[in-house]
Amino acid sequence: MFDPGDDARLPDLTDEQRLAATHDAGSLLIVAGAGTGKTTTLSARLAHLVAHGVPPERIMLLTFSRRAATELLSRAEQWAGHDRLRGAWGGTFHAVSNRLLRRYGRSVGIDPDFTLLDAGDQADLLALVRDELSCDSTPQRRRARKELLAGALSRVVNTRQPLDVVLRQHYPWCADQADELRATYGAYIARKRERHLLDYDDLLSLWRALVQDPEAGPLVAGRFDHVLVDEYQDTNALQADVLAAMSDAGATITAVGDDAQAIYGFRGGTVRNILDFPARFDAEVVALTRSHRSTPEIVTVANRIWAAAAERHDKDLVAVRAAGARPHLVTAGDEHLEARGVCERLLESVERGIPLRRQAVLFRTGHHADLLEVELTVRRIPFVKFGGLKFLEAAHVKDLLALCRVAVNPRDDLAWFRVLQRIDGVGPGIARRVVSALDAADGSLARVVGSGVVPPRSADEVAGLATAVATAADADLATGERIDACRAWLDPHLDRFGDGAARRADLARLAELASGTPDLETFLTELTLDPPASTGDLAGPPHLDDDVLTLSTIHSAKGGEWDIVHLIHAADGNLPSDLSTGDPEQLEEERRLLYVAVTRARDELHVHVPLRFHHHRNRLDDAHSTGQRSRFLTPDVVDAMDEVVSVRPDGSLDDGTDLRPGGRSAAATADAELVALLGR
DNA sequence: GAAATCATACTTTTT
DNA sequence: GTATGATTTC
Repeated sequence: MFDPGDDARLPDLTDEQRLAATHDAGSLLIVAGAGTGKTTTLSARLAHLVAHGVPPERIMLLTFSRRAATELLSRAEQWAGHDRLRGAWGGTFHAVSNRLLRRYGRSVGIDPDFTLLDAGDQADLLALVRDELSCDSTPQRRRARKELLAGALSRVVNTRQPLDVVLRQHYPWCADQADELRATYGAYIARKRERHLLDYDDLLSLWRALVQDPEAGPLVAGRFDHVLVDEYQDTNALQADVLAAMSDAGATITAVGDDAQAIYGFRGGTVRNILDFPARFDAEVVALTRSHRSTPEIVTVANRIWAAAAERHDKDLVAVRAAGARPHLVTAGDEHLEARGVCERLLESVERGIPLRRQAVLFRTGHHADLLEVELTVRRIPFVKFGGLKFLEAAHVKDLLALCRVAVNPRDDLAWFRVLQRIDGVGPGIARRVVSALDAADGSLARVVGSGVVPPRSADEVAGLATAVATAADADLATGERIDACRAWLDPHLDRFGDGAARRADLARLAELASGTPDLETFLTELTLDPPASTGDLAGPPHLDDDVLTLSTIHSAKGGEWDIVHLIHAADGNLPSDLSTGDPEQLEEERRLLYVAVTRARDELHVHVPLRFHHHRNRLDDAHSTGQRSRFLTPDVVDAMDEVVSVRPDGSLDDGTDLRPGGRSAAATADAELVALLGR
């Protein structure tokens, strides 16, 4: 147990960490470089606070993912004592806002029974209201796609920049459509309010409205003595405003971040927040610069990558560990050879006694790992993949969720609109009319069937839908039974695009997830706020003794660390992504991505560069093109690494050391092609 | 008004 | 390599 006043028992803290953990004089900014013990310090601070009498329910911990919040709180409990953190508010900005708005939303005009829209729903609703607006005027010109509508609006909300500026900077090809966009956004906003729908951005802007409200604000914000924010460099203008309002109401703010690791600019995140924090919150600054994670050799590579940044406010990382191996820069002929090279090195490390779970392969985008996944499967190397998941975007998954939403909230016309179109003979036109008839019929589909809106040949199926929805709407049934009613109705529609078996398996897994939740309403909200982050989340209960490799996008690897890290596809065009090379600010973010990737490694770092890789940009290009290593791997960075040319572009071996004899590779490639054909 | 066909703008990272 | 929307056909 942790005695009040006995901070000496905070274990293993360095002086600088202890200073940050025990700071008691107002708001605090902890500038924590990669591997400097940020998690340790933050959880020690949590333990320190409760040990000094702050009631846990008056502490709010804001992190970037649910995983991070859970880990921080459980580590704090190890020191503070079992259950001493129970009652603390922990989670993402969005999840915490959801909780606050369900409780206090009425005071800012929000019905607490709102339905959450995910990114796909938001785009669908925007497309829907745009169609309604322009149904008489025939647009000759091609209009912006719906994801673009959503992206631009989201950027406006999160960065507080005017639409014209956002369009000019990020979507120049549709700057001339600004007026149409504005009209669409107006209708979208009105529709959201009318139907009690909230999107991700609403969670932030309504939280801000709530705490800035002269009456409700002090009451809500006054519930908290301490707000601790992790990954502050990735917060946006709106989130900083929320914290400022919380601070005005008397909360002490502790922010932790590192401007070298800001990688969420695409979501409106801005390093201005961390730079402005000391002045805005009248805060002291403690810097953690001693890297306890990585060997000096890895720290040197990281420092040299960061040294070339256009804007840098950090001191270099100082390595405190003993010397280790120099990082490797592995050049492979092409993607196949890169994948093989990674596998060979993984297995070789396992033979040296480093289990797979202490190794990771990182990449810029999800599909960069496609080939490697095939190669790993062929070689029976188990892995989980984080990030880049499209599970919730698959049509059949969205259909099932829409069906659930209709059951939960019969006034969710967006979901109705989607579900109805699964029915043979029902397209956008009929669906729209049924939806408006539903409005008049108080949400009862059964009554609409008899009203003549539904064409005769579809009447039976619509009636079946009405029955299924009625069953799923029965709150007395278990969540599993309710979702099964939806699944049963959807089942005949799963073969329309082939591969029905895989789709059924997906839906079964979803039902399994749902049955662990007390009610369907909660399940839908949780799924939106905390979507499955890894293939492991979808694979059923994990086997604890399994030794499994981690594959991850760099974004999802934030906060993680492994003994051995392989970074693949470190070629120009992949990292930096050639979608980001046009704008200097985006390019700088790509540099920070590389920095984040290399600083995940404790002992060994292998950076892989395929010289030839697929270009997905246009089909006139040769299917492959010859690439170059990432422009961020400048000569001084490479000087700090050992260059290994494992295979020449023509596939011949450079020497005998990197590929073992045995001739497995050609067979593996053939197998891999077959596996790809079969589908995983 | 729904299904089928065609053309072309866009392709990432996540709550 | 794809998916959306515009266009044509039924």
